[in-house]
Amino acid sequence: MGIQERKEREKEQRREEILNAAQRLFFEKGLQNSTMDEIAELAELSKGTLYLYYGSKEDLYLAVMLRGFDLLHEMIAEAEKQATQPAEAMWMMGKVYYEFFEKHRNFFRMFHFLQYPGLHKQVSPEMMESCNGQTQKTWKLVIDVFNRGIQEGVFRRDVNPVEAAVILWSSANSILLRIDNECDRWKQTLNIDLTQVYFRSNALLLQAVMTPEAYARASFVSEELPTTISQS
Amino acid sequence: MGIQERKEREKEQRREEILNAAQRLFFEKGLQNSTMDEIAELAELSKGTLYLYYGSKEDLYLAVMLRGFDLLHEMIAEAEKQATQPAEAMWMMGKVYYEFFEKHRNFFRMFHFLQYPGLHKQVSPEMMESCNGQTQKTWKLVIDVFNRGIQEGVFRRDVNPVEAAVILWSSANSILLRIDNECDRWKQTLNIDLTQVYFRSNALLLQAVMTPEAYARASFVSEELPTTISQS
DNA sequence: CGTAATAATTGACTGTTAGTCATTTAGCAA
DNA sequence: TTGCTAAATGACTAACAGTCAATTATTACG
Repeated sequence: MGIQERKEREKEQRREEILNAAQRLFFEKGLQNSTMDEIAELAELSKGTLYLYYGSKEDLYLAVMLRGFDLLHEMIAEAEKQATQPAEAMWMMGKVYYEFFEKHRNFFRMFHFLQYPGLHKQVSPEMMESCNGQTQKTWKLVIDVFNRGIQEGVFRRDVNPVEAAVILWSSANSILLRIDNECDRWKQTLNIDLTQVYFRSNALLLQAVMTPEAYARASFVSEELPTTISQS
Repeated sequence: MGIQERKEREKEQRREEILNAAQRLFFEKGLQNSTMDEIAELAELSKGTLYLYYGSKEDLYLAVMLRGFDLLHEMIAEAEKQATQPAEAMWMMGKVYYEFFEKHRNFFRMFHFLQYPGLHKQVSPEMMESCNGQTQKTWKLVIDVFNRGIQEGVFRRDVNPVEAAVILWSSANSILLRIDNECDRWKQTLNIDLTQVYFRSNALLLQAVMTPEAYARASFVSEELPTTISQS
């Protein structure tokens, strides 16, 4: 009796349709300015139905965000595979994060909602759990690269891989955020190209955690950056 | 005729009283969960009066935030005065930001609202202007220290002071944010002390922008950190 | 004083919207 | 055809930011 299964499939499909509608609206107007009524209308469903599939507007928002997070995870995993060496992998990951930021800025912006629990009014514990699971998956990827790098003598032995991952990721993240919000202001008032700052910051930190020998051999960074931080 | 002036003073005082009430509530419940009715009641005024002094709830929130920002600015300026040398000044500023974070976490949390324009629904251009003015003041302080450091040969000549300031500040900020939200999780799942990560990240970046000679002479960092990033 | 003019304050009201739930509709089995 | 279950509906409620006509307090002036 495949009826049960067909029903499951149909339900899953409906979940996706709702998500599609929500994504379109959240991208266009953000969390605050999108209403559940609008999303329902776009999904050609009634508002009540949305609540059969998602516990709250915030859960729905995070469900869309998770799509973006999956995408980023895929891109980072891909970059890691392409690289021939752990330090290069880290550098590529930084590049790929920038690429993600450029191409999928709407997703990038959604990440912050997860990061500020002060904004959560109706996030369900289950959704929170899902989000934590996803983030841990990506952290693991980065930390593993560091561990391999240490074993291969590319990263300093006295570097704690988890700490290094936190430092590199956090700083990348916060500079991207600044690019998103203040890029023009910095360009105009101080003639600073924040995108350059992003890559230089990554290069600087990468150098700091690499062994001097490995850094001397690594050409991938300097090929793309004339000097680590230059008086442009 | 001092009546005009007395009225001015009274008005200013009322502005402060409203701000006090708002601060108490925002600290306790955050932006979203505090209502203008509650703030009005606490200030022993009617809701309509609040709108005579502040254009919107968000403006009021940012006005409270600016108090915190002033406080941070004072603390940073003080740290800078205490230091005998630009690199030490930078290190002290990092320490002082942590101190601020510990003692005035409610203010720290408020800063993020300014940083995410996606959250702004009713922020007035005037308030935005005030906030930008304040932040620029603090940026100038940090950048000046860098400039002095370069002149004194403490920081690398090929370092753009503005870029260095952005990198150091951004990374500090985003690690503090992580401490605020995820400190326990990192401790429990990976046995990582994010506070250590904060100071090590600062030390790492500071070293990266210092001249080797100046770093060799600088004892203030290593005195407080056995190793920059250690396998604890 | 008393009164008119002005300024400050009020709180009832409006519009919006997240979330609910009794009712209806659709799909399936017997 | 009938009864049963699951899915979907949309009118309704509660909460709340922001408004504004009416009220009260303050000052200026004859």
